Amino acid sequence: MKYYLTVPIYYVNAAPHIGHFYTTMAADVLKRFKIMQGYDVVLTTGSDEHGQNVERAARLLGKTPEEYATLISQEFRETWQKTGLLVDRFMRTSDPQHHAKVRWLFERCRENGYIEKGSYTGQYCFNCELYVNEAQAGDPCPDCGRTTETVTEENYFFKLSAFQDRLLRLYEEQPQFIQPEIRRNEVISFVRQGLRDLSITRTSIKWGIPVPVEGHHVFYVWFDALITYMSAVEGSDLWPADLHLIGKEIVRFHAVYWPAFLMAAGLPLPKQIFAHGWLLFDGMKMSKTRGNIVRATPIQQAMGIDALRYYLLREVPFGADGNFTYEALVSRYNADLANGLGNLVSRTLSMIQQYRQGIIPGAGQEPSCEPVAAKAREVLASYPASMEAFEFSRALESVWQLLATADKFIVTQAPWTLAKNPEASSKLEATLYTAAEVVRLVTALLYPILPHSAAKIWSQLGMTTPIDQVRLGDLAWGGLPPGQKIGKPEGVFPRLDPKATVARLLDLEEAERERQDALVGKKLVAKTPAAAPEGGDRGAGMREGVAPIAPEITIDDFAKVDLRVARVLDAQPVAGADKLLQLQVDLGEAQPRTIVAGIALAYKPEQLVGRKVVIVANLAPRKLRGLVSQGMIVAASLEGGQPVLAGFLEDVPVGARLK
RNA sequence: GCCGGUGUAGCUCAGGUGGUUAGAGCGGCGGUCUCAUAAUCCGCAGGUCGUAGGUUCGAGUCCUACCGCCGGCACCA
Repeated sequence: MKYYLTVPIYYVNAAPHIGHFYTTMAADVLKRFKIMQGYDVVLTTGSDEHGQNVERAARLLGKTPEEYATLISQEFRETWQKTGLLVDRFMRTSDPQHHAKVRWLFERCRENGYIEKGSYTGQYCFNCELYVNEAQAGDPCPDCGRTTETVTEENYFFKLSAFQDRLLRLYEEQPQFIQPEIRRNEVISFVRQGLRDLSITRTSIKWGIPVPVEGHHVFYVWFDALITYMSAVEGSDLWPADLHLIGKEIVRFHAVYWPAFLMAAGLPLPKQIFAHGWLLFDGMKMSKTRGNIVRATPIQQAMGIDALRYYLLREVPFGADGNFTYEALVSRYNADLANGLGNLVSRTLSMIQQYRQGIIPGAGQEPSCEPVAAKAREVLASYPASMEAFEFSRALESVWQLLATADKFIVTQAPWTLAKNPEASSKLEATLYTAAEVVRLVTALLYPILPHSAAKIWSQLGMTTPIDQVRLGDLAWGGLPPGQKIGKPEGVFPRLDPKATVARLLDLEEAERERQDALVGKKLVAKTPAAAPEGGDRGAGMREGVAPIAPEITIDDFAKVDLRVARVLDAQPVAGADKLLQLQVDLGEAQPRTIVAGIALAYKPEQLVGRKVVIVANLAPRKLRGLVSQGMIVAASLEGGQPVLAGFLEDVPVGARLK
């Protein structure tokens, strides 16, 4: 039976980091688990290479988009290989086979009447390659906060609006289609609010897949990217996918757009979409500008990749956001892997070596061993159920309960005492067998999560069948063959010094970051700044994370803007809006003005009263939440759109004009 | 503002359909064995289960309101 699962294709705008690893590793775990259940599993990923950001990043490096994309794409592929993830197919969006598939799907949707040509005039964010329907001229992009540009384009539109009912029915009839539940609820409420048709082509971009017949149109990144899930397995009967494993930030594309595209083309839908949460670093979102991104490979160097796999799946309930810290990583490693699993293996094998010359004894009939067997049977049943439900954390917990049971058992039996008494020989043997059998079962169960360490333990136990050929259905208590000679015991998880290891991890991370920076050119590690629409390469001169300078204007243009010093007389929250404050400001006019500003998240009303601010005094009035705003307050816009009000170091009179 | 989620020991979290003294792991403290990776094992930690009401013989466990945090939507410089 086939099982086809995917992780996203990753955008070549950034080098691989732990976030990419998290998703892909989880898929690798599921793959190995499904294989143990007897499925023929295929796992795909790839690289998302099109779009203006890539075009620009390449130009800055003096490379063609193809060359640049190849470089990063290669980096991803090498990362998966280095970290031992079993990716079967890696599809690049620049692959001709993929191009053909995208055009084919487009044509099918069009033949079925779900695509038509239309024109759009409105705001466009060049950075996100996104149309912002509600925005007005000069408004910022809702995603990145950068200023949108007014554009007019003739584009192809996908009739997403036609699929509202069908999508809702899908979510209704197949509750498992989007998981976890919280994401499902979000998607449903989003679709219930009504769907707008979706522009799926762009004329402002060259680096993309050309639309059939139309030389100057290319496909919108998401129409392009999602289809890799099909093109990656072209020529096989793997479609539809059994699972798309994704991060929660791209739920909408997968749970709304993608099924709609497929419905339009009359194709089968994926069986399930599972969105996991984010990895935070010390409670903060990882971001390139903060410089707090963590990579997987340095951790692999310091403590082995299995340690990271274990930590991520044990510490963070899959689906929820979780926190990553180096301290917790090392602490988990020592407590669970070294003291727990590693030590049980070590003491068990060592006793078999000392007391029975490395030969696994017979199980015998010993009532005191029965509770251990019972616990093992229990875990044998609960573990797969947890894995099926994406509850990795719970699955691991149950295995560790069995480990604890075994440790307790050994102490109770005290084999070292039994060994001194020849009459206790059969009890000793039963004890050793029971311990070894726990090790065997635990190792097999843990193989999907700790593949490399499990393989080592497996061979130390003297098992002859390769561990990747073990099937869950064959696992049962008592399956360890007596008489088997164990291999050489070697520490699988040597204990680590917490402080020294964290320091080492930080050093290795630093080195890896430098290597990646060198690879792509330092400036490009940051999300590439938005381009000025006509002003050429103004983005090129900006430092990391800094938006590019807008197109040139004349002094006359500037003179049109009347900036004034004003004093805030009063500030009130606006009912029904999180971000708005209603301000009364004195510009030196006869009457105070009302200004509605979206700064409520950054400033409390009482912080503002009495403060001098800068106002755009001649901006056309605009209605916001029913209130007329007579002007705009000037603020620096930080990452995430957070505003910081402009002010003066010296005292300035109200009404003064800024020139 | 609407919708969803969440708030339980220092930390990470369990606690279907309400019922004896609220649990686990980690960390911390004390003790123990010696097969083992200064590991294991045993004991201890006395937490108003966010707050305030309510339903009930009885509520982390159901209801209402409020507060905090997270997310989606609306909205936005």
